[in-house]
Amino acid sequence: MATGKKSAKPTAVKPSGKRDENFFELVYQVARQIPKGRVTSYGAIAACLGTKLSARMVGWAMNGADKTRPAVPAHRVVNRVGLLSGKHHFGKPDEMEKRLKKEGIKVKDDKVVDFAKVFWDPVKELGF
DNA sequence: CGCCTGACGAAAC
DNA sequence: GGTTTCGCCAGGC
Repeated sequence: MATGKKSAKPTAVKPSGKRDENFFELVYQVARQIPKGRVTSYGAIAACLGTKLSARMVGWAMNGADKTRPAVPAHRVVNRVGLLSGKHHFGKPDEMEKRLKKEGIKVKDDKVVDFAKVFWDPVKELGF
């Protein structure tokens, strides 16, 4: 690392700017731990990061989730009621539901069926 | 530099 | 019991 340059810039919300995305990275990392067929909530991730006071930022971090490599399964992240709040941000709302169904998660009326059953708590699973 | 917005959450009304 | 508002934090304009 002579130059020590980190070109890891998803250019999500910042096309041109230096952003460590420290907060965002944490969100991505936790979100990547979500096993297939499982879902979690923004607040759960936020609580895991310690930013439970601002679950909003978690969702925001997802803004560059699909731009992050490896891509973060943002489709497995829903709001606290199991509603596919971020489906409108996938470019196509059908994609999120389709993916969840494909992974074995039943989605009805834009919300996860048996959300409590497929709910994956990062704080609990990761032992936070 | 200040105001607004934003993929949440929980409480207040 | 549904709707509205505040709170939180950070970034965009």
